[in-house]
Amino acid sequence: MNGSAESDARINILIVDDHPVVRQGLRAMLSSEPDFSVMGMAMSAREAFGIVRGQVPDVVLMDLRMPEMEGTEAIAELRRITPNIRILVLTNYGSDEYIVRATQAGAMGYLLKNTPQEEIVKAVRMVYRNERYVPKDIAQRLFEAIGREELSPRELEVLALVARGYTNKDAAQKLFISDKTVRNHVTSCLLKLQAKDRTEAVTRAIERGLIRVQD
Amino acid sequence: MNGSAESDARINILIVDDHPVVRQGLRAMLSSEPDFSVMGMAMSAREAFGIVRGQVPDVVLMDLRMPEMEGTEAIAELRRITPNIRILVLTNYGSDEYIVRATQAGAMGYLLKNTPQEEIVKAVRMVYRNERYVPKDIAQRLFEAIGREELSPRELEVLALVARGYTNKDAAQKLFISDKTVRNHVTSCLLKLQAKDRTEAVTRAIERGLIRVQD
DNA sequence: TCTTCGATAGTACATATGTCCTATCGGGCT
DNA sequence: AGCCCGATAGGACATATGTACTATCGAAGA
Repeated sequence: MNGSAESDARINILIVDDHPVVRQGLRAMLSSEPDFSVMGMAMSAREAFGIVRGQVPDVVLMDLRMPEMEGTEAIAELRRITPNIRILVLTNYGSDEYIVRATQAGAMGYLLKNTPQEEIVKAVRMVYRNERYVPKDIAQRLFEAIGREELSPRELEVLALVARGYTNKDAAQKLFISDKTVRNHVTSCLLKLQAKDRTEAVTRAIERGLIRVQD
Repeated sequence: MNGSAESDARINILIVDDHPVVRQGLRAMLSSEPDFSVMGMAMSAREAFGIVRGQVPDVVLMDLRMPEMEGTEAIAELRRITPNIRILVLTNYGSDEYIVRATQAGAMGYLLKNTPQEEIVKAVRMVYRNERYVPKDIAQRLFEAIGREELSPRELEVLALVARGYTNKDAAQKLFISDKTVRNHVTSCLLKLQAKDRTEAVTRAIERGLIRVQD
């Protein structure tokens, strides 16, 4: 399985994704490149840490949305373990906030799951050379996300209740604060999300991935 | 590429998915079974129709959410072309309504994209034998969906506007009807979605996949 | 033909919502 | 020490929302 370990010219890749189909697909795509070597596959961040502690991959291709651990935490942790590891994020739908956070956590590039094989291969090579790979549409979203105010923890908490049909009064009771305060929070949500009312605020929050809607 | 065409014992499979990664992953998984033959891959419903007109597969493994055409339409169309074709739906997140509609359109089974290889293989064999394959969690959702009232087209239209921050009056103007009528529609949305207010109604509609939130 | 149902429209009323202010408190940063 | 900011709280007021009714019309189905 391995003959020479360190100094061959191949790019060692670790795939981290909880979907078996995606893992197999990526392996199939990447294995067809002679200078690529898929040195491992993990279905969770925890599993990935174990593998990385054994042998350090050059490039990690990982999904942002996984059970157990937020993808962004996983990125930060991987880079704590091995600071110069290159992480390429595989993101399904472009939930803006996650992409921003992944960047801050140290991701070197992004791939949408509908990316064709050649692009994926190209992206791996680029991040291996320590270049960033960011598709135009994601770059666009990143750009839009800049200068966008983000909701405070409390505001998010309030908005999550509002999304579930809580009135200001109900939310106030739940949070042990005055309904006037809840109003203030809702109002600043409206401002920050550029929404006309609480309902639109919830829609925007969901589409930005600020609020979880089931799984 | 082909030696015998018709009368070998292999199960001919067509994969339809717009994600290259998923197509490759499924092919890799299914090709490892000696009695399976992936006879084609399509990235759109239209492409799938063309393939099917050339050679009829035993089992079609297709994604519900694809550009161009609704997956459920595609299912109906495929079964119009070749009535006894077996269709196995690959569904990413379990958006209830789609699953119900896919069933009505003639799908024989469902697979979540996080399904392990053995399950996928098993599912293909089952639908090939004209048995249904429905994972427990999806069966659960189907069960819950039964007896659940669905929104009328007009109600959906209204709710979509409400989700975007339209007041009743604004929506009324947009739809050239009275705001009283809009109220009536909103009220029946609340009833049917079991929501306390318009905001919760929107949340529920989004989580059921009744309202599109971007892509 | 009779019935059901979706879409339409209306009235009346209680309550919720959103806006515009002011104001206090505590933590963090310069 | 001075400042900013998030979280807190409040008053006042115009509007929107939700509820509970009634009622008409036309299409689809029994």
